[in-house]
Amino acid sequence: MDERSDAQKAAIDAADRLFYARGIQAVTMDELRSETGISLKKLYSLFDSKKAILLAVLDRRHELWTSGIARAADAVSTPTDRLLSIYDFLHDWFTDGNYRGCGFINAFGELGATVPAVALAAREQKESFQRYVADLVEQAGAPASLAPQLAILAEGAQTTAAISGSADAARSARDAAEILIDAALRR
Amino acid sequence: MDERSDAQKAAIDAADRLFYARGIQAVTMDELRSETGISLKKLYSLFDSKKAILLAVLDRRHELWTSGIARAADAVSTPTDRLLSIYDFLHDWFTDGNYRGCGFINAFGELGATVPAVALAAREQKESFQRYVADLVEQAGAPASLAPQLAILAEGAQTTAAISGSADAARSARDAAEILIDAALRR
DNA sequence: ATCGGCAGAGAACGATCGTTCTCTGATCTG
DNA sequence: CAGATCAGAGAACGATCGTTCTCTGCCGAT
Repeated sequence: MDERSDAQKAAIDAADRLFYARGIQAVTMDELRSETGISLKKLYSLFDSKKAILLAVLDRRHELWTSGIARAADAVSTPTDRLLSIYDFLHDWFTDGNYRGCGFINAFGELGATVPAVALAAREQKESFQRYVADLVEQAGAPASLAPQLAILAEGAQTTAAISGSADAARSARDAAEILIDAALRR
Repeated sequence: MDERSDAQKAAIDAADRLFYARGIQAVTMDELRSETGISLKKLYSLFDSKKAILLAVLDRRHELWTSGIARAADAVSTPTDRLLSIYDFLHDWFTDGNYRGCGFINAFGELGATVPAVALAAREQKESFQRYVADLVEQAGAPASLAPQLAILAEGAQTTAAISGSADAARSARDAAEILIDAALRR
């Protein structure tokens, strides 16, 4: 039951693309207007402010991440494979051509200190991911200490891939995760 | 043989503190003036532009990172311990109270897409770190594939600590690194 | 002592950007 | 058909910020 109108969704979509590709403050409202074909007056009737658009973008990014991870997990059957599918999902993302790091980390770095809601959104996204990993780790029967390690590998792969411009980090992270899971289960 | 004047160093110092704490575009030249006590005219005689100040800040951050990592490594004696000392260094950094993520990643997210020199500086810093890790891995007699895994753990710990606001990630990363190193040497 | 140049302080400029306002035209109502 | 309400487009406003300019006073040289 999404309360958002089609125009809102289109605006959020375009804003996400622009903010992510170039940074938030680098995108003007006028650009968002010309990109969407929605007039400024209409944009401001759909959202209170540019900040409100950004928060909607982050919400949507959170949903897309969650559903993407879940879809990758659905392709396999054991908790261990589901954990490893995270890095396959990351690999696909890194190679899609427009990858420029984790949108939450980018937003946090740019605005987290001046806009508390941005810092909060980033924290919530990361915590939600950590819970997801922790659940799978528990299902796999591995000690809880494995979960933050696997999450850190995923975070590190994202920033490494962003700055190096290569998707290799996803494979390295996956290999490392496999070793850590093995060691944890062997204990 | 540093070519920089004391005034330049003071300006870079203050700019680093402000940029890092609040984001680059959130800091005005006027604020930098009042923070340093250096007039705008003088600032613009010391640096061509705000961008030039930022690049000098990133340079200095690179030096500080390199020397900090080296100092931590000097406290121990084996290549393996030197590798692990990276995460101890990170832990100290995370707990210093003003930690807000990797300055290069923050700058990359905010300005990497619009200022190519910023993207370049970030890439160089990360590559330099990867080389450092790779050298130690080789000295430890472990396979080369271990190096990117350890680097990814360090990157992931930095972003995780930034957003969670806790230094725990450093310990998790260290534990994971220990397991990966052990496994690599056992092979 | 006077003149010339230099440096500092901050006022001013020009551009930009988020947000609001005005004007126009269309649609709906009675 | 007349009048009123609404939405769209983009001009305009007000604030901000990087950068430059002007003015003032100081210092050294003659």
